[in-house]
Amino acid sequence: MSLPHAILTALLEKPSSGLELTRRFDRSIGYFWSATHQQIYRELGKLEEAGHIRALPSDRPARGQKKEYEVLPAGRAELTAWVGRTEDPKPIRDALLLRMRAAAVVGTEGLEAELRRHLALHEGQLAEYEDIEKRHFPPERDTVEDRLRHVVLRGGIDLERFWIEWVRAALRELAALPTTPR
Amino acid sequence: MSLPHAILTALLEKPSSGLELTRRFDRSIGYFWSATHQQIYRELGKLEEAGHIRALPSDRPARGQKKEYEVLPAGRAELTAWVGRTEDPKPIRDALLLRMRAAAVVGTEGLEAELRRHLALHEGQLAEYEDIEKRHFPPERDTVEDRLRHVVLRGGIDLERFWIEWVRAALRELAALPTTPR
DNA sequence: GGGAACATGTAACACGTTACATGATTGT
DNA sequence: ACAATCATGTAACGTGTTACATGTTCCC
Repeated sequence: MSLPHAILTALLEKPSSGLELTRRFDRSIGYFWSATHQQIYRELGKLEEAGHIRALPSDRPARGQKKEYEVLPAGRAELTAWVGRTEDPKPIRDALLLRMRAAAVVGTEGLEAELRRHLALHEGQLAEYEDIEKRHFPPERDTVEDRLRHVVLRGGIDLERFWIEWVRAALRELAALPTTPR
Repeated sequence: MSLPHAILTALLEKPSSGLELTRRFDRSIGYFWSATHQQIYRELGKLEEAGHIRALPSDRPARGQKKEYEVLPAGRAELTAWVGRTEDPKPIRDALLLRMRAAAVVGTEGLEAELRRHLALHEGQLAEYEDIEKRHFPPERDTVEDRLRHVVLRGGIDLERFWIEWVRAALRELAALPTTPR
């Protein structure tokens, strides 16, 4: 139940249309809560019906026509309440860890290539985050908003670093295996 | 599409009934791919229909009666193929990171308490993993299967450590904020 | 006037979550 | 006989994914 709150956050940062939101999810918020444009349109509809957002008045019909949304006071209130709400961390759900576990039973064939591929992907993502950090969070700019957003980005950076280290450890372990089992 | 493969792995490690699987998910496989008993029963049905597993012959009717499953050759083949299959890492999706990001916009009220709660939960989970490591992976036992499973557990341990460090950094940042915004 | 890019949307399905229903076995 | 526990299952719903449909604007 977090997509609506991700959207409210994005819309408070800047009123946008569905497609603009989709693009911003691809670059920014979506690094921590991804969504496709279909999800976003569906959710925008619900948020509007709930009175949390409204479409900015426009004379023209809907289909094919840009539709900008802004957050209403009720939406801001809902987001404020949500920030302080209690929600347990979701247990890990990761296919790569599961693959490794399955490999212990049926053999590791093909796993090494997949691990190397993930290593490259995570290194790429890390580079992207570090680039954003350099561009958006230079030592000078230091508003309250920036500091909080910076902590979030640091989380993304350190998560990528964790994965890079884990994959490397897994590759070392595979290399050290007596013979490829099975 | 990983739940069936999680189940196949668990069943290869030991043929089980639905409830037994559910319990083992709560303790072991589920640390990396959790599932409720409803999901497991639904998936067992599909796997049986697909010819990947079969119920061990039993004379008695179904409802309320224990039903043990074992993996068929087709199921093992499917799991073996899946281990080497290609699948991109899922982008991060974490409500706590999102909350922090929202807090940058609507204020941090209530966040500190939630962060402390998560800190305690992650510390507890870490202790549990470390306990499992001590009990299941002593330096001596060192089969191929164990080494691979150990790498998986190390992943869980380091992920918990990451979260503990991140939450601590976030708390430091909150404490350093000039005044609670808004 | 035709294609590319922009923009919103529908439909169908897969997967996960929550609540509840039903039957069997065991212990008191 | 009753409650507790074991065990399997149904139903309804929310969210996420994939494929496709439709209309608009801009530019050649």
